[in-house]
Amino acid sequence: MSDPDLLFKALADPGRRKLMDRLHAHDGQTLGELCRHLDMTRQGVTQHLDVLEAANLVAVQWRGREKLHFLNPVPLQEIYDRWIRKFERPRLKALRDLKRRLEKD
Amino acid sequence: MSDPDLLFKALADPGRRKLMDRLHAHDGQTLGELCRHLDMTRQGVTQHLDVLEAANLVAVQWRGREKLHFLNPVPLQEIYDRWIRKFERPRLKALRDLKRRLEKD
DNA sequence: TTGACATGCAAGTAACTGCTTGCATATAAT
DNA sequence: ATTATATGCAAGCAGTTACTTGCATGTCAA
Repeated sequence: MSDPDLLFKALADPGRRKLMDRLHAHDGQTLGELCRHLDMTRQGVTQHLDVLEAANLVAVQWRGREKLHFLNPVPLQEIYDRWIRKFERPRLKALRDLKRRLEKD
Repeated sequence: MSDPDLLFKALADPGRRKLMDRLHAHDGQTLGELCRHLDMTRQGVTQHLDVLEAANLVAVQWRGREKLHFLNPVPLQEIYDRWIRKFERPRLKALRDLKRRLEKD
């Protein structure tokens, strides 16, 4: 199971989300390929990719001198299952709580 | 539509996520109630709640001198719909991409 | 009206983040 | 072998963040 803090932190940056979008559009790109389309230094991209990798959102595979990057969607699913979904259902309960609260007046 | 950056940034902090958990357990708590169970200064909690409110994850209602806090699960659903779900499906496509890439050798 | 209570506002600080620059290493191509 | 390419590593720096402390404001209750 991935560390939820690493995960949320990784998703918190728009540059990293864009990076994931580009990998989603075309998985398995090298660092250079990814840099070519982003308005950022290579080192900047590297650092973002490191964060994504630490969060287990991106997996890496070396081919010669090239580093291929692959998306791993599993942690996103985990976020949904363990975090987002539970905030979906209780709308009815929330309304009950609200009603109870307001009736205190 | 909520600003996705505010949203992800708001979720990036474990203290804020805990705060949302407590509101999920019991919606409509006052600032004081929330502070009582968190290991943080009142001002710290206030600032976190401000971030959550800016992200539209928490709504506020005043009752006299008390400030009631209510969870708004809608932005979470938006994150799922617009961001997480699209990374679910393409596992097959990702595998095809991977296969194609590796066959370059 | 006075005192207690719930919260707001503002400034200061330490840690973290994102980004850049410069140099180093390893693989491929000629 | 030499040169070009793909990437790594490390230090520095500005902006942001989370947190604290001190004081101010507004509401309720006796």
